[in-house]
Amino acid sequence: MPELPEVEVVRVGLEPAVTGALVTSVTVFDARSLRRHPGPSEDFVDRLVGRTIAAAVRRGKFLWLPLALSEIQETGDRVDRIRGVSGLTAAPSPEFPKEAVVVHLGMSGQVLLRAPDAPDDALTRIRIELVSPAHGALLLNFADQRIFGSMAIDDLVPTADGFRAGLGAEAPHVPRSVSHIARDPLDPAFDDARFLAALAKRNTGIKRAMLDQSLVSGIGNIYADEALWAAKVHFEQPTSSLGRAKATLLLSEVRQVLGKALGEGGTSFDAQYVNVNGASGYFSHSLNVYGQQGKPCPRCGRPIIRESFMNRGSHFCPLCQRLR
DNA sequence: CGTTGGCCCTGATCGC
DNA sequence: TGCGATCAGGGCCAAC
Repeated sequence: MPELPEVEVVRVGLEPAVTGALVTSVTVFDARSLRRHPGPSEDFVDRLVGRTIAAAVRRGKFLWLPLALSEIQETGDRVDRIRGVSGLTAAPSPEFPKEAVVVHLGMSGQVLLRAPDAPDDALTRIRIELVSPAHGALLLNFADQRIFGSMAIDDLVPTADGFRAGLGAEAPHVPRSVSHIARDPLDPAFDDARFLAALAKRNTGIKRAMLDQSLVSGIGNIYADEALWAAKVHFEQPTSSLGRAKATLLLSEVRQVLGKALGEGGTSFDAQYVNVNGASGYFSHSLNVYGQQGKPCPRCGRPIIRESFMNRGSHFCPLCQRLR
């Protein structure tokens, strides 16, 4: 269940390897992972092979790889580009990229960088072969058990606020399919006052609001439960009755838990491969309530309760987190 | 338009 | 040993 910290670990791992890298080959093993791509597998492959990746950008749980503009689009000659190395040293285009590969990990997606001769990772749905300026030939394997994740090529459109699109972005351009996603709390352009005002206007439970990616992005079930526990708020507390002070505290705790998880999950690029996934040491050591049902609350000792909510589990302390 | 419930999807695990 | 039941939940969308 990758959330903001896990996706950011992936982005940080990808960035040095894919920036400036040329896509030499794409293999689609399971077209269901292209569910969000507006076209058949062949279209995805054709539009990607021969292109150069300009960056690795993240907003909330969405990751995207802007595709550099190149003379290929003008000449239509991709084969020469693939054969030569001129593409790796070509002067960058003064214009911003117009499209990107959008990646969402869903519930179980992983992006793995491997040596060219490495065996396929289990459950690899899409394999992208790259030649990276920094690391030479590489495989980028997209593996996904439950196929809630996806890859797609999408147009880049201007951001609503005119600021750069997310972490790792130079351009104020976001994929069309991500444009309705709010900024995340670790984004410097996240507007606290605007978020608090929007939250107060909502007429729903606080956890549902926290999980609504069009209000605030990057928070999933795990970190929602952890932040609510830290702020001593019941997950069904109506947003309208939360109060400005509690809402401010909650936002602060969200940042705290996301930042701590990110710090514990940081994995950097290795010469041969980068192996990043959601199961960092954080999960087994730092969780206070998620998956801790029956165990004592670290704050008061009362057993943690798990309740079903929105087809998910909600974990909380019945004493520390009471409805007000 | 805001809110809500339900659905998608499959490998790992468990009980019998 | 086999097999069916259960479980995990992010994002989307129809329905209210």
